[in-house]
Amino acid sequence: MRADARRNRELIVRAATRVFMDTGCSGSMEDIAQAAGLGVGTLYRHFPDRAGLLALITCDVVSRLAAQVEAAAATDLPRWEVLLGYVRDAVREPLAMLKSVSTDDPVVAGPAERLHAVLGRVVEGAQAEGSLRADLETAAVTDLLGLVVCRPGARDDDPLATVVLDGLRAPGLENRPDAIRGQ
Amino acid sequence: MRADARRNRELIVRAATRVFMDTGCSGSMEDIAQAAGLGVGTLYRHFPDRAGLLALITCDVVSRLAAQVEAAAATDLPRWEVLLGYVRDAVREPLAMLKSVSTDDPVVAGPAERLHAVLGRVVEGAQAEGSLRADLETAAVTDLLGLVVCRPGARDDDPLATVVLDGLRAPGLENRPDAIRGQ
Amino acid sequence: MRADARRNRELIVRAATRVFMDTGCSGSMEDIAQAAGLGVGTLYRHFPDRAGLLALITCDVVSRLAAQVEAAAATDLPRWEVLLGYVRDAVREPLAMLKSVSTDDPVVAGPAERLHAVLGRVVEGAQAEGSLRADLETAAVTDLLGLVVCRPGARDDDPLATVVLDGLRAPGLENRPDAIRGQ
Amino acid sequence: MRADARRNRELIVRAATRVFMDTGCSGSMEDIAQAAGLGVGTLYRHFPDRAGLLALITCDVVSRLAAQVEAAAATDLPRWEVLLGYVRDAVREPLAMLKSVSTDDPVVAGPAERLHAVLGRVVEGAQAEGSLRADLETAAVTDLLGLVVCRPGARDDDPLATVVLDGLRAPGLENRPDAIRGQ
DNA sequence: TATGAATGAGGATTCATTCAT
DNA sequence: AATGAATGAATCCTCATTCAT
Repeated sequence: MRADARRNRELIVRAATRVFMDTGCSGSMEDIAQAAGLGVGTLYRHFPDRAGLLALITCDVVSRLAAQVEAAAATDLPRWEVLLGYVRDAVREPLAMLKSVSTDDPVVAGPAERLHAVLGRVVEGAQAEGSLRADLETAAVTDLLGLVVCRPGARDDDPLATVVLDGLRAPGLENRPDAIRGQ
Repeated sequence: MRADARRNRELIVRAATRVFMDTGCSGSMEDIAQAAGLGVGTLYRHFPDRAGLLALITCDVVSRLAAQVEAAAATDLPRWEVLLGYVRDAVREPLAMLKSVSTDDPVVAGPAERLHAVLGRVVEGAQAEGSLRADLETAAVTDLLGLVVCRPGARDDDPLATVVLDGLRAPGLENRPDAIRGQ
Repeated sequence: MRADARRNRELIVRAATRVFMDTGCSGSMEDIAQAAGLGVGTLYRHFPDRAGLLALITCDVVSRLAAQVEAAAATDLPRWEVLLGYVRDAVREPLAMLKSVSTDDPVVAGPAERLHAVLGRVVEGAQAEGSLRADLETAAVTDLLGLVVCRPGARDDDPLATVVLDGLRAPGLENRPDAIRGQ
Repeated sequence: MRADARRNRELIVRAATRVFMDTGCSGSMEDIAQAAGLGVGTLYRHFPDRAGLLALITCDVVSRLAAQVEAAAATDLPRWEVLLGYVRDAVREPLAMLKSVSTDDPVVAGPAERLHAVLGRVVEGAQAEGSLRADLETAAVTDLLGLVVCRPGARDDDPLATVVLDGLRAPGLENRPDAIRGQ
């Protein structure tokens, strides 16, 4: 890929992310092109259609997150810390706008599955180490974290995050983010 | 207002609610008119524009909720019970589709303020009675409940609701929905 | 259907026929709307899409022709005369522009089959009465007439028509359009 | 012109012919470039625009046919045979796709005129030798032959060709492709 | 010179809104 | 007053053509 094409692709992704965030996923292709300082045709050369653009952005974000969680999961940090790290990483990403993207899209399905898999292992590990409530199914916990991080303006220390993370703690560890039961 | 006009207005609101829920707020005016068994012209006689229709539905829902909370707040039930009652009532309403409606609309602002006010009093009462964590601002709690209640498919006993409500409990009362500190 | 709607539909069909004839089937919907003195939206209310419009025009033309041939076939005219009548009728219609319309479209398939059927019977009758060459398959003759009739500017007495009709005559009757063998 | 330039030009013409035949003249420049294994830029270096490319192909085909007819006309074959030879040659060429090219284009006008001229002489010769109907104008006959050879899938022995050639025969020679009146 | 990336006008289609019946 | 036909701006997307690499 030529240097200018790569640069423009990057410009498009950035502009699209910005526009989608501002408009809640309903910005037009013309708007995005303008925000990128390019013509619409260039958009379509890089992304065959609107859905493809959304899918690519989703794929990018989700892949990045999956890689970060995998890296953290490979350390010997407490699993609870790994989960907190995921929330910290995720709230930095433009996830709110991605709720309308279906994970059926093959471009998205792979990374989504990868993230789901590693998160699932971390959740089970956290329940095993006694830092996470044991009375919730794995999928319930990951869905819950999904809701925490997929809000406009989400932060890892905002009220919802604080309360949910507290509510996920194993009994007796509430309000003690760093503690692991028995320690 | 004549009897048939009131009837048509009712038909429209019902149809619009149904259509908006089915399509995630993106149903067309034509769809709504058809669902109501009326012509588009009749729609526009009752509601000046699409935003007005959404605002009206929002107004209806929010007013109903405000009235319910006010009624519950007028009893001597524990304030925590009043909050739980609000969640139970709210998840029955089509709130998920209303996230895109801004509360700036004058039609919505009144009822929204009314709901916010009564919820604020209940939250403070709950903190005073020791059933609700005291380390959160009133607005943080109401925002939090808003998120719990404004999801597609929300229920008052689904994982998010369970965990958030648990996280909102005063320390020592977690996992005990009915208890009030000191009892 | 309301009076003005019927009138507009008629205007659209006329305008579309004219535009398609002028541009060889490549006129835009905007062009057609303008030619009809209407907005594009009105076009789309009457015809769901471009293909639908072409299909409708085809259907109209073909149905009209089928009815004319059926009427002629019901008389006791010589079958050769019925065929000549078909050519006379058909060259008056805007058939040239319809070559790109596939008869797969269900709207077109019915009338096309109807026309094909009645023409087939007339061809066989003509061969039986000895006015039409017997060494050609029915479908070959109808295809041939199709080509005669589906040209821009076709007339029933232009060189191609004259020569082809002459070539279709039974041996011995060439150059005698009115004669039937043995008479 | 350099050797590789000539080679590319040849590649383009071949690819364009193939693509236009496959798509009925509506293939895109990108498609053609791809089929030629070249970039679009190279296409435009050789041909200033789409119409120019079509004109060139037309020019090629028509020139080739003109040369073939001229060669046959230079022999002492019966003129009827020369006409049949033209039909045989022409149906092998991709003429159907060229109907949309106007002969006004200066690139096409020359060869078209050349072909028309030689065909005209052959037609007159055939009428003189008594093998071709004498009651048709020269231009009528050449137009007629044009229609015969400019169809998708035309063959020199398909029903239309058979019937038209038969219809063009002088009276008394019908159904005898090889005969010349008086022989 | 060859390449293919960029451009933007043009075309099909949708839908909120207006207006004639 | 109710209806639904008409309107046209807005949106997605294509493709002939230009231009930077």
